[in-house]
Amino acid sequence: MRRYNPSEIEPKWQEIWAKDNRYQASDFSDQQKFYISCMFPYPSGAGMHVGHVMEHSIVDAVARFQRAHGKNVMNPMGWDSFGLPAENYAIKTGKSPQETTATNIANFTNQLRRMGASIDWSREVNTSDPEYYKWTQWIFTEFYKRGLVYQKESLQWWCTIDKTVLANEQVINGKSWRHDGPDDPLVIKKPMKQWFFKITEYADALLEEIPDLNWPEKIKTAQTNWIGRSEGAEIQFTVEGSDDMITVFSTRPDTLFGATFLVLAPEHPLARSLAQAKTQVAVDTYIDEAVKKSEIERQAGDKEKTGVFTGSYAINPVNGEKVPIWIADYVLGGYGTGAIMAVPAHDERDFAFAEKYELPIVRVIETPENEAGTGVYHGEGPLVNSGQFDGMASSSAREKIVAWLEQQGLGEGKVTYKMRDWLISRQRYWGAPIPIVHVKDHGPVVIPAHQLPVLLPEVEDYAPKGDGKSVLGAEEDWAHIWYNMTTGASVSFSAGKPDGDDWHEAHRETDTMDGYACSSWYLLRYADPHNDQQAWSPEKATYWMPLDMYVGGDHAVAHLLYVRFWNHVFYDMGLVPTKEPVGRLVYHGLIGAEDGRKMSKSLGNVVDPLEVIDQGYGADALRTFELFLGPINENSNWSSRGIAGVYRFLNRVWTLTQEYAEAEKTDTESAELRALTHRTIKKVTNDYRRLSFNTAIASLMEYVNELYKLKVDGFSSQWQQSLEVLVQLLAPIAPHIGAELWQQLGNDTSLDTAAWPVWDDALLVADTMTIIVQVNGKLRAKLEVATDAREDDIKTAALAEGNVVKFLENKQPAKVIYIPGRLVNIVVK
RNA sequence: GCGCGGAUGGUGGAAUUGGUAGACACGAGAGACUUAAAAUCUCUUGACCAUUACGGUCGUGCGGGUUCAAGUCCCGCUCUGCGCACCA
Repeated sequence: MRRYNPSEIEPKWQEIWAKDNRYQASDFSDQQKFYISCMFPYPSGAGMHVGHVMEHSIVDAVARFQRAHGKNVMNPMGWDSFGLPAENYAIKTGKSPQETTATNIANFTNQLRRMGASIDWSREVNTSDPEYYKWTQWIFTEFYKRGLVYQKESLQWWCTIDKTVLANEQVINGKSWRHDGPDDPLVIKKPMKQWFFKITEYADALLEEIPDLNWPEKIKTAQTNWIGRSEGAEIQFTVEGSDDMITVFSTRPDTLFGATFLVLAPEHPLARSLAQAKTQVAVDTYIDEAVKKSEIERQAGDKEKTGVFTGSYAINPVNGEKVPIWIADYVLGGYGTGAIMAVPAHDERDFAFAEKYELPIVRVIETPENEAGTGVYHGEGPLVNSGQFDGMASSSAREKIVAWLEQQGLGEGKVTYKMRDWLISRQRYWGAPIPIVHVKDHGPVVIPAHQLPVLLPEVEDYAPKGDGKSVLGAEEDWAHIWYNMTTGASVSFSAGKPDGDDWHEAHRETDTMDGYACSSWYLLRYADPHNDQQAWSPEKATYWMPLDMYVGGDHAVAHLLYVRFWNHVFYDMGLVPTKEPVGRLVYHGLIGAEDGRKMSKSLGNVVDPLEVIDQGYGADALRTFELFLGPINENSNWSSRGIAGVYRFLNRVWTLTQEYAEAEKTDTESAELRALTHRTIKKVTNDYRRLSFNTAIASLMEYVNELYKLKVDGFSSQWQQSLEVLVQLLAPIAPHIGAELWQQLGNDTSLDTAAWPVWDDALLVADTMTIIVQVNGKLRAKLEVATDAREDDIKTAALAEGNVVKFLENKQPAKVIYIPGRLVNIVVK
């Protein structure tokens, strides 16, 4: 008898699958399409650990399950390869990101192949490949033409030692990641010109589609909160003794009479100029300090509010009251108008501020008795101290006061969003260059499509030069050019001005695009990965999109909002069939290390999947184990012991099949085995459908345990089908042993083309059924009755059971409840 | 603080619509095979009381409730994971 040896059969089948390009999806096939993808990985130097394997196990199980149902399955793979780690590694070692990325991709590819993943490798995409980022740049130019890209001054983290811009993730506790010692200075905010995508223009459109998405509620709520739509009003306050106006945003214009002071964010344009001679120094100091502080510092800690009085006053438009204007960093510069009217009686934050600085508090909404004494009431109620609006319910006063303001030209109804526009400029080398040239005397010009890609030049030194630009700024030959305004052509400045009037001196944009830009459209590129005329053909996108299943465990908001945003724009451009790119989103939990902590290189608790495979367990056991750990949407921990259990199970499957092959078969029928087989098909198929892999595996284990018991009766003619079913049901999770045993059972054609087994409900019904007998809801006996037994007979039998009689204690049952096929409950009082 | 989950044996977990709580597995214990070990196979394994039983009592984070029947539904808590976090 051959022994189960994964290290022999797994490479064999992996080679067969690779050789005949078995898992290539065909465009426009008549079969129903099924497009599934994981969130493509960043190919890090560390490779995949066993935590990542779960995601691919899910995707592959679903892909194989759908293929067995006759679907035209596309299961592609790609690399989100632009990013900071490769660049940091280059700064440290001098090895080019191009080189390390290629090495890492080769490593990931090998890991996936050795897992037996049924990937269509012909569709592989790589965001740092010019053939790919050419189209990322093209999309930028299209967005630019549609007015969805703009440039604005924005504050950036700036390291005063290295004289360079820092990304958010490089700022640690307010200091540069390279200078975070106790004596090192804090990073500062420096205003720089940055490029933005106008995602706020799609805020409502994105919000509108959320309820209809077949996504986890958790993610839907997170996105809704992130977009953070709030309805309110902008209200104008005149500054006393000046022409300046301060516009505030409030969701509670009904509390306008209670606005006893104004607060401006330190970043507000009028903040400094409102200071009077006496307050100028204090105001300037406060603003300087506030701007210097990191967001973390401003938000963390005890949240003790600080602020400074400007010395100026504004006029409350509704009652003409003079209210002081303050500056405080609890008001955010980037939200609303960067200024608020403070209503301390009805807002906790304003209340805390008013208490600290002894500012007046005026109650304008009647507080219900049960809320009295708590200080701040932010609920609804009738208005008081509000002139002509007294007595009116706050909700209707809201509309009335806005109408009055609009009539007076002092304000208007307004919707605001928490979501800001998407800042995409990165002062980094390893990203897609922004396809813009800054032409002398003309300003920024977008490069025409036929001149793309703007190639990322190879450089010698990856360390930033301290000019606030990426290292591309130092590439004089690349950045400083003569640019032809008609054709979009360019030549290096040092080559001298070409003939003709259209040539202008220009500098290339040296910032690169946020990596999230590159990952916002790769799902479309999979549909048409080798197109050199278009980013993708709309026909192919129409066939494949939307994605049927998107599997990931990260990026609740950022990436998942950006793909939606881009796809909405593509829809408006007529390039995709639906507004939403992702039909069903499957969000899985993460696998931690055996010690319960996060698996990470620095903690030294990373488990390499190849190591597990090479220990002799094989890829099938690894995959099976990870799916057996628990429900996929919950977190779990790796267990080096647990894998032995599923290996034992696969071994039992193998051994059983070998024994069958070598044994004498009998001609007898076996209704019992047939019923068991059909029950298992139904259970496992339904479990696959609801992605309940752990219970599917448990059912298969149960099935095998039963088969072991039944084999002592010899191998009847039913066994061939029962074993084929076992192999087929197991194959999506453990494809190598599946393919091997399928062949050994005498099948000449591939398991990949075999139809999924179908159960027959008529064969599920056994001759007898077990009826639970309860007395007052407690289990007292079990009855084995014929399936077609009559209700009355079952009740009579139940009442006659010895144990039941004992518990009835000679009393008459008040009620006998029968739940068909399940139980009898006898109620006694 | 707000939002969304979760809490079931020594452990991971099962119970899909309110209907046998603990499937399946890990670990542990016992036995078979073996010179021995590993591997494999078989049995036991929620706690407690009994062992005369296909026996009883308790038991799904805590306190109440609805129901013939609650892990599941309702009300009020505790703990915990995650996301957002001064968004006016």
